[in-house]
Amino acid sequence: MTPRAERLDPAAYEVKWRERWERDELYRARDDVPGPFYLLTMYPYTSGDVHIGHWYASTGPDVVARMHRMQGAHVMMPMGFDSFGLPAENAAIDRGVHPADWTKANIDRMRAQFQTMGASWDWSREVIASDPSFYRWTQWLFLQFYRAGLAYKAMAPVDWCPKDQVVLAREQVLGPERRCWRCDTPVIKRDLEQWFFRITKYADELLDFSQLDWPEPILLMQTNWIGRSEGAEIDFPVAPVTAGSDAGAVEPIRVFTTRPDTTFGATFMVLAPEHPLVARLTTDERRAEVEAYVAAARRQSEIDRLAAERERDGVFIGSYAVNPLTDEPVPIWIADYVLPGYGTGAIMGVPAHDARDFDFAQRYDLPIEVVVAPRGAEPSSDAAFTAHTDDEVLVNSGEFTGMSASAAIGAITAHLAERGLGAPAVSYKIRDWLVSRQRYWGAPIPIVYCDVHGPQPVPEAELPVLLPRDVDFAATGVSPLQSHDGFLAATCPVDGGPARRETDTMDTFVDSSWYYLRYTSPQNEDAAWDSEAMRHWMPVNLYTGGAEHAVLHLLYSRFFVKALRDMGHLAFDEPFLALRNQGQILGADHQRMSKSRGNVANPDDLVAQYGADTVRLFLLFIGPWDQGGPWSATGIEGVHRFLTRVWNQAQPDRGAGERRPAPSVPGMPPRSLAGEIPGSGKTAADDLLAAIAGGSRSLRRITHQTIAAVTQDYGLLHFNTAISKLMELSNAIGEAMEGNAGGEAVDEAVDTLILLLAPAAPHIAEELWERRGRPYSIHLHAWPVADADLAAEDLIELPVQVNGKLRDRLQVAPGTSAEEIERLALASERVQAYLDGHEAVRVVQIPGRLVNVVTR
RNA sequence: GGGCGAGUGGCGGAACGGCAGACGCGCCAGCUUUAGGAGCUGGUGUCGCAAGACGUGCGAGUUCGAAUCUCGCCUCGCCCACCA
Repeated sequence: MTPRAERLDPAAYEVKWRERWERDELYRARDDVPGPFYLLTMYPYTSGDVHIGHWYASTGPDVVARMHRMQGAHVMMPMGFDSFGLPAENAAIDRGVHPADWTKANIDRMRAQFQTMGASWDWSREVIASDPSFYRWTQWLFLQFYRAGLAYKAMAPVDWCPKDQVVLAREQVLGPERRCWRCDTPVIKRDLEQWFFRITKYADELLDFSQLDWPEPILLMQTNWIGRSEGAEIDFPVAPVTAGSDAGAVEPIRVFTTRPDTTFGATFMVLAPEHPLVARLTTDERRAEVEAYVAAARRQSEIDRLAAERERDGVFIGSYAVNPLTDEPVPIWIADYVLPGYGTGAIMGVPAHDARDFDFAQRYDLPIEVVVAPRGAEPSSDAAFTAHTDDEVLVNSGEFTGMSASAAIGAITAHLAERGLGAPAVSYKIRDWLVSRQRYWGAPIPIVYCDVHGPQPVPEAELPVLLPRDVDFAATGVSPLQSHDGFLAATCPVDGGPARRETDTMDTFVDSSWYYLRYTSPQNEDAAWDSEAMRHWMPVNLYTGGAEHAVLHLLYSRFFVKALRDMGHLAFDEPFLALRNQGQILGADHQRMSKSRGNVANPDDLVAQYGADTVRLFLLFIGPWDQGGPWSATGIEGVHRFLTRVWNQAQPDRGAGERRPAPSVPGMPPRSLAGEIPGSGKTAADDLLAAIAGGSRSLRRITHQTIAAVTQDYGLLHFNTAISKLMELSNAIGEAMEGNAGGEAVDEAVDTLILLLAPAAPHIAEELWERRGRPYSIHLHAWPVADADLAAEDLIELPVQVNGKLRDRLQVAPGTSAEEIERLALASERVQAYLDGHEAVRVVQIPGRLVNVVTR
């Protein structure tokens, strides 16, 4: 028996290599090396445990980073922790652990777990959001925004989670039932003074994606989120006839509409219940009912205002306005389907051409006036009719009758503008970003309140405003900062007198809006970043993460960069040039992985059993990386077998010629080759001889085809197909070795296989590279380049179809003429049999791909 | 309700106008092993002894040719959800 090769034992080398790489600073990104490539993965929240989803999200980008590095780029792949936020505080309340301690323990555990992946992170650039060395600069950024007029304080009705006792951002309230994004509790409304960032100022520029290579769905979501609508604002004068109200003294009511062409059809108006004019326009006899409705709307908004499918209801307030085009009086209603925060908080009701207005008019018997109709058709008021293309024309619209609806939009707006009753207007769904949180575990907002001078920014030299450590957490969740005398006591920067410190902290999305900037110079103590390093690395070349951040983190980060650019702090427009989303790994139950569901898959056991490389490779192999799917370790044996096979094939004594033992007794064909392969008419020995004869050439061809395919697949993040091609190369190597053929070609193939495998399975590649006597480190070795001549096939197999069905195959040399191929195809016995006497009327040829003989 | 995406063997998936099911899991048979495991070889869409026929959610269409393009329907997933 030949001595068995040393068994694959990842435990024997994985840790060794990771320590060596770390010691040699192999992945350290330097600011002075040309060819920078900034590859960023969304920094993880400090939940406490690294689960399989973290591995999935990290392994793919690491493959790309490693390939780029071998291709000559100087790659920076930094890592850090999103460590502020609610769970740390909840842990403090529930278990009496200080958030800082909880967070630090989690980071230490997670960092150690992350390091078992063997990913090429530059840990020397680690950024931790809750570390004063970081949040000092978060506070500094707040002050820049404040000075630029982009941070302001305003009274606002805010969404309040009664369970977590926190104000929620608009995008943290989910679904029609308006539930808290963290705890699923229905939220209520409360009026509070809040800090905002003026993201709306950048609404238009944020709609410009021209510099971005991002997934289309993400761009669509951001576009919808910003929600730009073009239309007009139109003033409806309040009718003086209105009795019992002080309507005579009231300014016109301004509405926003995207359909100014339908103004002739406005037969009523609706104000949001919160509209400031409601109280003044309500007549005495309607007052009781109106006030009841307003109160109900307010109360309902405190319960589940939008929970169920609701009838669209409202109340007439007694006053009338005047349609500026028809001069007809129109009744003014209030209804909660009109939102106070969008447009002007008031609409003109055009029931013939808006489904909501139609419902409302039906319910309250309001007149329905059709003013747009398909060209040549009878006007109909059966249902709301809402199109406005060139095919619709205005009817019953005075001088505009007969004009196309699309043209009338501009014409009517202009007509109203001339008379001072309207103007073109743009409206957006996006609201300013509410950044203040009434919580402890966040970056304190660096503002103090002086009785004499009002709110004042903390001088930059006094940053950071540190979170006090000695705090008591109440189960109610009220921020302990509000009762901490030492924290509250401050000095007015203007007169040096006593002041009270702001107790709100910042939304953690503020941290994540700039952490990637800090990675460029994370240890800088004099500034948020070094401008040289910033110029060198930014913008990020490739950003990867989950699609769930489509409109939160990604939009805020873009806003930050544009705002800081306009302040002169940055010299580029976009933070992330290319974005790719990995799919989500779900629990085995097809649900999102969460501790409470108990379906979190822990990779540590798999790593202990198979080694990190196998786990990495398996995650890359299970399917398209952008797709994700439910977790199952079924099949991990397959990639482990593959690595075992590579391990055995790559042992130095398995190489060329005499260095490897013959498969059996020398001079004798192996016994098992003597028999005939059933049904083939050939013996196994025939196949073997053929393999030996053509073996080295075809193995070289496969090797170079694999280089080309894997390079392309890695670049496209198609890791699953890349791995399958590596498996095919290994299978081909196995056959060549079985045939004892072509030592040099085998050596080339094995070296190539290891090089191509290195990004995906870095430890085993390094180990085998060393065992084969190649110089350390494989991860600094040049990436193989495919030789197109060697990769080219010298015989092409052409499928031959008859009427689209496969009937035969031709073997032809490249360059065989179409005439010759047609002759060969028609001469085929099988083709003739299927022609069945019919004549071939046509022969379709796709060069190099296929021949189709058509008989009808 | 609106938008986006996806439906392919027992399973994960490949092919994305041109040989459907690459690669792997699982399963079956054989070899090897004291045994277990591992390893190796072959097979494995469905029906059929075979020749062959049929097969990519359902139904139409375009095309010499459709898993792929178009239209309608069904199912699932994600996002948005009274935004005038």
